[in-house]
Amino acid sequence: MDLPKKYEAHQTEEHWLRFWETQKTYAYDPTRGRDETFVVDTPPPTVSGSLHVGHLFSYSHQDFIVRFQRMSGKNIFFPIGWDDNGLPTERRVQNLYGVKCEAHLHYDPDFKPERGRKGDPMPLSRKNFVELCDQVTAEDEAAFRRLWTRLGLSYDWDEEYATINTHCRKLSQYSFLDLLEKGEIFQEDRPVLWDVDFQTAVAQAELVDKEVPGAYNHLRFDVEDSDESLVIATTRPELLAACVAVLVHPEDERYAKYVGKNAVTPLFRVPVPIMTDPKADPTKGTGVVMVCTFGDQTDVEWWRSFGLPLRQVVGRNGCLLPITFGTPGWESKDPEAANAVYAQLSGRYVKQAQRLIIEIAQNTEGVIVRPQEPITHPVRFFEKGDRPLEIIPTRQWYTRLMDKKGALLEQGRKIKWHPDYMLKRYEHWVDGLNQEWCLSRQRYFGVPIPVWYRLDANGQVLYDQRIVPPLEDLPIDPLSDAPVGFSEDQRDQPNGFTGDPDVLDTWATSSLTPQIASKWFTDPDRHQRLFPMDIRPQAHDIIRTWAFYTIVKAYLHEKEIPWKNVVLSGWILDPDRKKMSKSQGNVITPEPLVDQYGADSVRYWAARARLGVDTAYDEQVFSVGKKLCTKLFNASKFAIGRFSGVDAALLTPDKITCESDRAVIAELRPLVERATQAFHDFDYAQALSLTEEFFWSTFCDNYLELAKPRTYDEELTEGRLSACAALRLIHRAILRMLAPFIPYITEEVWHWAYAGDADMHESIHRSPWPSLDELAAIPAPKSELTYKATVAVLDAVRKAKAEANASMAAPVAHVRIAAAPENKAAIEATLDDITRMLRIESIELLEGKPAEGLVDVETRITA
RNA sequence: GGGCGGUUAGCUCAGUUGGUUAGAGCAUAUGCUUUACACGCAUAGGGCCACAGGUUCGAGUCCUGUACCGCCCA
Repeated sequence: MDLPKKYEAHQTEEHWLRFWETQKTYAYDPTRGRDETFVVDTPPPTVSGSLHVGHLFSYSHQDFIVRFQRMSGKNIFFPIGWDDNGLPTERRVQNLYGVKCEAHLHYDPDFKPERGRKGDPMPLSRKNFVELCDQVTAEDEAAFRRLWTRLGLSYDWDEEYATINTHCRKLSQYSFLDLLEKGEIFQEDRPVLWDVDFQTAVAQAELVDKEVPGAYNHLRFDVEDSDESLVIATTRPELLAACVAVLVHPEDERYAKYVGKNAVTPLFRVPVPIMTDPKADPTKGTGVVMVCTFGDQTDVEWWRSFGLPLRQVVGRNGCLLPITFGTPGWESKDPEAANAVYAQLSGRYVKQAQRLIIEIAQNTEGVIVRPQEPITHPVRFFEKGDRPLEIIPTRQWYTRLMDKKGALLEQGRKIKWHPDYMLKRYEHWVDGLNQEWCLSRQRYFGVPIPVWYRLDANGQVLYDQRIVPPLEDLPIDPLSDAPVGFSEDQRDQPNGFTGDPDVLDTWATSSLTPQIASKWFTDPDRHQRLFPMDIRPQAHDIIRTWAFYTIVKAYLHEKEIPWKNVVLSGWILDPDRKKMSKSQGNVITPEPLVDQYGADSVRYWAARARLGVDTAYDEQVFSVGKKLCTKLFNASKFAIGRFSGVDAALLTPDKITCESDRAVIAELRPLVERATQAFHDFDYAQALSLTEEFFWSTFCDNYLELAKPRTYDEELTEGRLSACAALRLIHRAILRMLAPFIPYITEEVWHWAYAGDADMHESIHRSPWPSLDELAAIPAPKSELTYKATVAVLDAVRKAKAEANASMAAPVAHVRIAAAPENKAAIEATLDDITRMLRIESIELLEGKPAEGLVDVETRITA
């Protein structure tokens, strides 16, 4: 056999990658039953997000599990998608081309995008913008596909999808209409968390609290019709014009006498009621709090429970709205003065307005009571936003969640979480839910909300008269399609219709990946066969988003769990144990690593991490992976070379007659059992570690050396035949056990010797996982201790050689072994192999009582 | 403030239901060109298992508390 001199990862990888593609090695077989099918719900990566080694890491983990299941005989359903719609893509497109979407503009068919365009963002129609998004995501998806393929992830590419494609839009809209019909979705005009830069509503799952510097400003509020006053400490003085009430704690004696009277806001001179509420914290600031519409979530609660008026001063773009004091709703005791102050704030950004109003207050007698008190406090941000969220009343769509906490907790407990403590994170999140799921986003690149509304005779929108499309028309775009019974020229006309301008939250679609892959209502039979799915592999940071929303949808639609198991990967942290993020500049890009070390080595690195555990990035591990590949290459070349001269038909289990051969196979049995069990527990790291240890230490360092001399027998002796048969059997098993981790080199080696075996498949990746049955025909060694006792002798003699600075090939004049009777018998049976391997010229085996360990060994190197 | 996880060799990590003298890889040192592999082989040094109590014949492992790190939530 003519084998390559050195392992060339890249050539090998390209070759097998094409082989798997043309052979359809990873294709799902829809004709096989559910019980023999293993179904995986992969969270599609966000293609516009920054790609770093953490992605390679967690997506590799899925593949280890899947490859094991495939070799265990399962029909694998392993689809992959791309999550392309949503803000990250919009933002990427805006930055890449220097554009911004303005919905009122008309489509320009001649628009030519220009990458890296400088200057002010160029306004673009919605359609042009979405086209650009489609184009960019198509490019990004191609890059991801290439990387995922190179990594050897064994997806069935025929099942590929993108969350903005027709199929996904159809399903996402169907989901919306189904829940609308079930009464789980409603529309309401109410205060909502709002990002002023992206100008869209956001949901609870998208919030992050950031500690930011701020300051208490102590403002004097007069008490109406008295000489007295109250002092209020506020971090948001720019909302003073939005003040609608003043609250104190009911048991706060300091302020009891004012309750029921009015306070008068400084500068704007607006009378507001002084009331009590237990939520007013007497220890915070001065114990008097001003209620504004709206400073925070508590303001919303107070506003609602006290039926306070709405005084909205912050606009959707984060600038202060124009307001005239002295008009209804904006009564003031001194409208002229109020308007003079407000004129300076109107149209300013919140932050600017804050600085200005403090300045004005400082220059106005009797407003500021004492100097600013700087503090650090948590402020809510949109996770992708740069400015604090505001609360702004707008009309939005919601999914009802608050009445389902109990049911959602129960669903979570029906799923097995790996590691199991991750369930706590889910439960904690569900416990802490405090808002309904805001579904609508005032954005462009997303799945349109499939609803139109009638207009009245004045062209006003009749929100209670909505029109929904028939299911067979999905997907629709209400901004370009007309509802049944209307024609396009009735759009936005009196007595006509208008389309809902919003798109769905990306999670509304991403939460349907099981249903998207199973083709839910478009192919109910297939859905039945695939849903619920077996596993959902994902990283632990998206438990509260992705896992959560997916569980919500499966419950709302079918009262089901989406998957039986959730398998959580940890994170890759930078070497200082900090989270990798683009803004911190500590992100490591994956492609160069695959170039440098090869896909197998990168996968090896990923496979070393335990489930759910965060790991510091350590590039040395790639080299270790590469060394394993090289070692496997060399050992395989050698082992196969030793037995390939003998007709494979002769190398049957019954030929394995030598004690050393049987002893090593006895070691292989527990390895197979333990590695198999580990894989069933999704503990791929353990499976790898056991297999690697067996391969390197037991197989290469000890067994191969021990059996080697017999393979050089010139005649086809019983010993040589036994060694060859055992080598083939053991090597063929180990190779398969390493295949899930390092699929390229194992496939390469497989084709040197085993691809044609009748009991195997042409591809190692569809060949059966090793089992004890495979080893059943080989009798046990005479003693359970044979292997250990033999190695104890090897170690002792090697140590003696090392201490004598002698080569391992150096002959040994004399070895005298003393061992207890059972060990003596065991060693007796392998003594010939020991003698030949270590080049011992004379050897003595006695019965004795070793001082420690299994044997006493005296070694004399020279005569 | 609450919840979850972590703290084991210089570094990155294993450590099964409590059970001999706590392991691996990398790094370090010494030696070895051995009819697969120097990306190798052999040998060696290196640990108060964060800290303090407790349970037990026996604790890295179980319990309580403390400190520090990380994540999530308020």
